[in-house]
Amino acid sequence: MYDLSFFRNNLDAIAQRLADRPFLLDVEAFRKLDADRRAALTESEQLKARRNAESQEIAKLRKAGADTAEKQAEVRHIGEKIAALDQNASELDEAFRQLMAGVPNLPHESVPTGRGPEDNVEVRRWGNPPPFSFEPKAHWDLGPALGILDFERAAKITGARFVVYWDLGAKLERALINFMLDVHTKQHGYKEVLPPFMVNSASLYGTGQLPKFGADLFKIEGTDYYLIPTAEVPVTNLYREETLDMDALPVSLCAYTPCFRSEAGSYGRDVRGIIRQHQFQKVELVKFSKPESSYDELEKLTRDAEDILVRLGLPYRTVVLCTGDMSASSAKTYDLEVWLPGQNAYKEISSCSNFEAYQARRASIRGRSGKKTEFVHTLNGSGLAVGRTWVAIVENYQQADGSVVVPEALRPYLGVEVIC
RNA sequence: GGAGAGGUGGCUGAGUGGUCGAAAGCAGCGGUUUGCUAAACCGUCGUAGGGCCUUAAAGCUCUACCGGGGGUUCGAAUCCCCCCCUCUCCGCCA
Repeated sequence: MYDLSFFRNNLDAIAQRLADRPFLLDVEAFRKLDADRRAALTESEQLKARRNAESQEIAKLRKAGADTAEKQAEVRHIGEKIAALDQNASELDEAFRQLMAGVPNLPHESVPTGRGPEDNVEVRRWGNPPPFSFEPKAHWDLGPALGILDFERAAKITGARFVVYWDLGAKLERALINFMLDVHTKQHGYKEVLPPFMVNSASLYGTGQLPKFGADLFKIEGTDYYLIPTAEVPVTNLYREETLDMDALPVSLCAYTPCFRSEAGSYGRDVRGIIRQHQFQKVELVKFSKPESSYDELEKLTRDAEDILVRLGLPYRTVVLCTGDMSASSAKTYDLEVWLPGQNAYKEISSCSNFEAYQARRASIRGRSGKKTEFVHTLNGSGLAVGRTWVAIVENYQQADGSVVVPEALRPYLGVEVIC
């Protein structure tokens, strides 16, 4: 969502940059709808002004004891006209609102122009893929063999794209959650929150999942509640319709939640293993920042997420997403990709974004500094996706005999040195 | 889930269907006084969207908003209906 006057005044430049996403902004349609809407509003408002004046006139006449029946009939007639005009105006306004809500964010000037993943730019790389004296296996072979991952029973009790963790597999997931939360709260200065795992539609609108991406969500039948697709939604919306103290920013929060995604339209991608599930666990980082320092905060937040991978000794690379690969709400996004020997590839494990004021404007999250009030900038990033971290550990630390060595940093949490 | 009470500006809190965008107090902001602080006094102080005027800001003006949505009326914070939320009591429950 944009500032309207900014949008109007820079329409052509905005349309040109949005074309890089690619998003086709119909400039003429916008101009026409905007003009029609304003004309309808003006007409209706002028009539309302007249009605208000006449009504007060009636009040005066009545006080003076005059008969106002005729005037009342006249004003009633005005009211009927207003109703018709308002209907038209609200239809135009709704169409305009929908048009605006569907326009993606403007990519930051530092974002490379490109069409898809192949145009993303690697900015750094850490660690080396571990050398194996044997053919490394994928986690969907290692997990079931170790008795810590169970796809069959998950399919029985729920369905496809769900999994059951057993024994040390379950404990590894829990250890990772605690480890990540501890590092972020104790080392990186985040405050922990535990939000509801369901949110209402207003929250989803605030962070941009609605109205366009409802198909990716699980909705609770007969309610306005949805299972959260990421902690970003409840945590960013904590301050929806609130005004924060600008001088107290940034506010840095971290939250563990499960995430639920219907993954509609993703059939055929990552069908094996637990890379893409309907439910997965995640530790999320969220920041509310002053506008002028939000890009510094994005760098810090990205480093905070990377630090988890470093401490776990997992090789990764950081890429900046090109215009064509970014989510609609984001102005700039870094993806962290962890090395997975089982797939012989780097795979996304975290996505760190600066939304600038795009979400804040939709969700009405302001900051006040002295007399001035303006929208804050919101950021978030996975710190990290727990399930994919689980996969990375199992695949990178696998031994020839099928056992998995536990990374040093995790041993206090897991209580064992080897999963076998 | 049942019964009752309530939801008004940053906060507290008034508000007989007509001059109420809304009293008053607090907080905030500007100023006067004061050696400084405090106090006192004066002024100012909501948000959004139109229109006029501007390069722009400012300014002037209109409309809407008193939890949300409908309705009654010439006119609704005030009356009616539905929904949401909070509090108290009861029931159920991890």
